[in-house]
Amino acid sequence: MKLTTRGRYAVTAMLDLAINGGKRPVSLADISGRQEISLSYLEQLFAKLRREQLVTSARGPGGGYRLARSGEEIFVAEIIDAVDESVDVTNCQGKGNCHQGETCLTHHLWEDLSGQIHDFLSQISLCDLMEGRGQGGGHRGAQQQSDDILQTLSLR
Amino acid sequence: MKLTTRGRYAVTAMLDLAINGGKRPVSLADISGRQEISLSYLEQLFAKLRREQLVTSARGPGGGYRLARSGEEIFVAEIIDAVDESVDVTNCQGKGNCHQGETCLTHHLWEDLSGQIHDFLSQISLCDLMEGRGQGGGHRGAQQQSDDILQTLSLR
DNA sequence: CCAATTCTTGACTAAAATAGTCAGGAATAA
DNA sequence: TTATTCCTGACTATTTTAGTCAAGAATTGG
Repeated sequence: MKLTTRGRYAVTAMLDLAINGGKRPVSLADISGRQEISLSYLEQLFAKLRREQLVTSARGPGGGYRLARSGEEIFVAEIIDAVDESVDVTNCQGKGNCHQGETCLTHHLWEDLSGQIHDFLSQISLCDLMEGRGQGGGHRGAQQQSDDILQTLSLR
Repeated sequence: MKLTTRGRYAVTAMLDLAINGGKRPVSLADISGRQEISLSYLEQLFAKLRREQLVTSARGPGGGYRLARSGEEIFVAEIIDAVDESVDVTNCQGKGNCHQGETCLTHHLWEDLSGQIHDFLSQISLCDLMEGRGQGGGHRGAQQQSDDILQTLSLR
């Protein structure tokens, strides 16, 4: 799981689609104007999003893109995975030169952590981002919330 | 919050330090050998880690680096922040051209999400990574755990 | 049918970040 | 006093990111 600007652009564009997409499809030109992302770059991103079946397209005047599913069913992790082809973290794979080394240990630890972030983002949908938050962060502090997360993950 | 290979290298190196650092400091050459990261690249990373007071150094034969605090008190987010100078997400800042635009809305949503990942990583220490996990993931499924996280964050 | 619109594709390029190299110097332990 | 190790800065190669350009296919509205 990487978390780069490219993934951010993709999530931003998909959010724009979720917010502005009603009956009619939304053109990339519109998204480009609103989100200040170059049209051609959006074209590259949406080619991948379409390949992964996160959006559907319609050509011609009045055409554009639609979410392929409802916003509740599209998750942040999917979007990032679609545009960010994942690299393999371990550099010891393939070659058989890593038997119980420290190398594999630390890589494995990182992979675990990375996997947890992925799981986390796999549960947050576009709708969650749009609706699920009372401006200002709700009643409980972030510290308190983080503590709960840790307990849940049985870390610490 | 970015999550790049550079941050991974830094966390990996710090983990190596936590695992292999006892009484004696650990030299970059050792870490380089174990983790297969080039020595010079490690030097760059550790210059930053030292500036942020995450490690202390000792020169001369038998010298090397030590964690500046105990592994319980060093958190993954700190390490990543130290080596990954953060970029600002909003491209509408400075220029006064963003009044209630969709642009700011989606950027703000991404910032929130990014902040939550940061909070999450701010609570995971090096020790947590080393110790806090029964191989195989414990008794409860990842799905169940993720659901709890979401509830905690009051999303969905 | 025609023309404007919009997606679709591929090749190309510029700029930035990543990863690594090299060389010299300072501190220090043995 | 020498080998070791950190420390620093300049430099380079590679990859990724972001953007440009151009041609073409589908489709709607007039």
